Amino acid sequence: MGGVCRRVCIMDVKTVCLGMLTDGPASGYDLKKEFESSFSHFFAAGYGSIYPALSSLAGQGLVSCEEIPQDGKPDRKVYAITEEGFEFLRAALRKTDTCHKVRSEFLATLCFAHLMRPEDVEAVLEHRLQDIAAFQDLVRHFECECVADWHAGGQFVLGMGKAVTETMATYIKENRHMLTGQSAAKAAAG
Amino acid sequence: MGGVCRRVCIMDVKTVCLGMLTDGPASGYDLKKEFESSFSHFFAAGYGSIYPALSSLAGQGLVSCEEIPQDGKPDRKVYAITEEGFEFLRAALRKTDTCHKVRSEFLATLCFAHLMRPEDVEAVLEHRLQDIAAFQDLVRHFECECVADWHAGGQFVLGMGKAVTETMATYIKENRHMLTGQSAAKAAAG
DNA sequence: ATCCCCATGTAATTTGTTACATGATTGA
DNA sequence: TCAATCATGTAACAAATTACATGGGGAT
Repeated sequence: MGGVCRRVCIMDVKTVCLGMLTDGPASGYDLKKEFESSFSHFFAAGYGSIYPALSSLAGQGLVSCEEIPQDGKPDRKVYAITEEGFEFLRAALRKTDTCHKVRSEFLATLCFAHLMRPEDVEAVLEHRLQDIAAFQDLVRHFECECVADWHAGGQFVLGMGKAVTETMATYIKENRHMLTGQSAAKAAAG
Repeated sequence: MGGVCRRVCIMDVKTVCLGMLTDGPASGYDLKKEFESSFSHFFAAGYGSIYPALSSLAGQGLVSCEEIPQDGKPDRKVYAITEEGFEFLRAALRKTDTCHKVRSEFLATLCFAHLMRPEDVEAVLEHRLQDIAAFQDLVRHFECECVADWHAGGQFVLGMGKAVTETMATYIKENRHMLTGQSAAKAAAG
């Protein structure tokens, strides 16, 4: 009623960056590493999203920026969340109808396994198992190093990633025969 | 080597529509229903993507279009895959390094559970459980009605959806205490 | 009366990806 | 010598979402 219309979005790259900064000041480069590690199983973002997001947050006064000169490299810009940033984040976190979207070329491809060459079906399956194994290595690293220091939320989310990927790997191994058995893939051409 | 550079994409809305048409001719409206049912757990597409995709496929000669006049409603356009369309699809299906992306506002939000009001954390969790329950209802419907007629690929993919969502639901129920216990959510404000 | 289903499509907007641009330091 | 890490940012592009535009028929 007279307020700004925020439409949908909310938990976008900007807001996630803001949330990451609640654990302490960081640069865009630092945040990218976080997207590649602890957030990798459910939220992707590249430099092309992160840097504009931080600029925009700074423009809104939700983060402050300290430029640290360096020799040879560009100035390191370290962002810190402000009190207004905290308020904005808490407001975003009040939205409870959150979505959970999957976009899987992997599953979309396998829907048409009967049109594929058997060796390609195998390759698709193997490729996915390797991705899962890579994630599981990452998880083991966290468990040895740092997970004990995380907030409960981070631990819950990582546990979810572990559980889901483990289920996927097991399912693939136990059901691959459905796609690679003799009855499958008759129609595939060269 | 002189061929067209196809870059990344491949298993996009266009190609998935093409794949769906291998089971028989259909309209954009029909395909939308398929995106909302059997594909809903791993690939979303709205009319704004589907209709342009079909137009584009028709322009490339990968599908043919029969316009069926109707009274009151717009002409029903029924698309059918062509031989060139089959070739294109088989080529797309040779790409084995498929991705599987998750974009979860749900998990991104819970990472910051310690900044949320306890009742909002509960609401987020409940909302997700309801979405999962809705999907599981859908699965039961398929299992009673039609899944037996599907190709092995479709059955494999549906089974994966079942397994993953079941794991998520169980994980939430067994670990929600991590987020809602007394030790959690001290810093949350009104 | 009202809502949902049928049925298509365009335009504007949002959002994110990829490629480009630069370049020193460190370890294998 | 080569690759990786550190470090930032813009511009062009691709893709999808949302809102808009239209409207009859059938069920509650």
